[in-house]
Amino acid sequence: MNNKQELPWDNPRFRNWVAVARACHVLERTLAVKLAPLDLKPAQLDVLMNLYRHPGMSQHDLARKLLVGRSNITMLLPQLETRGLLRREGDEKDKRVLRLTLTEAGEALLMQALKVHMALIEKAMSQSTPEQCDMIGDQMRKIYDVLNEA
Amino acid sequence: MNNKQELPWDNPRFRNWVAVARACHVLERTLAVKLAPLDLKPAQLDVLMNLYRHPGMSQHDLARKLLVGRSNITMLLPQLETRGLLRREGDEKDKRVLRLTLTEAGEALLMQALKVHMALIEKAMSQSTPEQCDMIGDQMRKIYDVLNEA
DNA sequence: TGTTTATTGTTCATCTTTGAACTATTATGT
DNA sequence: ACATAATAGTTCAAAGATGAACAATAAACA
Repeated sequence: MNNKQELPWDNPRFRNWVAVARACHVLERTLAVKLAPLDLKPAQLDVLMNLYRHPGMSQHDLARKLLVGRSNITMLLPQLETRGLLRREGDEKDKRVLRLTLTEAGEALLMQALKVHMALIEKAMSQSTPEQCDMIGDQMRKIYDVLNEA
Repeated sequence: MNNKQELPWDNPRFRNWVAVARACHVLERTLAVKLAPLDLKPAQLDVLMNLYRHPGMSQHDLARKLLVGRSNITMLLPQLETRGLLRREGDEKDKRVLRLTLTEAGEALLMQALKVHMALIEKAMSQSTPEQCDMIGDQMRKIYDVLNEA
């Protein structure tokens, strides 16, 4: 009388989402290995990527983009700043915020890392047709939106 | 002359995979919040789920299933064992391995947690048609296989 | 059999991540 | 203007994850 509820594993949505999570996990781990020669970790690559696309963003905005706490950013940035990969400059109008930008070296390392990342993703997604690939992206963006507003 | 390489963000595969990773991340974070009332974390839920489906599995096998190191399992299990959610019993034939099984309490808590997990996944995947959902699952399983053998 | 190699699980040091408390600065409301 | 709220970033302690080194046991093979 207890678990005559439908077991999740019989539910396609459940089984398929588990597959998504597992694929994500293994790709992340693989990326970490492939980035090791550049002395870069996935989390650090995420920082560089976001700063490249949004130069001058604040630490707060970066934390939101990366879905992590602000303190995480505080702990993460000094490593990269010391290596000369990015700059932190105080905003003039609002003395609380620090504006982040990549240096030349930061961009250069990012480009190298992106080759690695790109190659890995190509390998992973090469089995999907462009239509399938786009559909997956669309669904995932919907999921992100649904979970973020609620 | 430097980054006239195609930028990853122009590549559909890259953009779409980023969406997958973000969706995974936000769902994991949301799950953590929703599981908090049960005093359970996603990693612990993963353990319970695997033991339910594969009773008597070893720590080594569990680690492989979860894509983590063996030491991680060693650190994870005592919390659950102390709470009476699972049992660790030495294998008779091979004195190295410990066989893991859920207790009644473990199964009961798992069922509660699965309701939470299931509801979250339903919410996330409800925007996909069954065909889309299955296609996503198929592609993700392929990705897992490709990355795990290479 | 006896020796070498593999495997299971643990320990430990290290690194990451997290959230709460704190400081400094800006916004809001009266 | 002034008191109160909110916000950006930091600090710190606690929890989690990781990999290398280790002990006990089993397998392989000479």
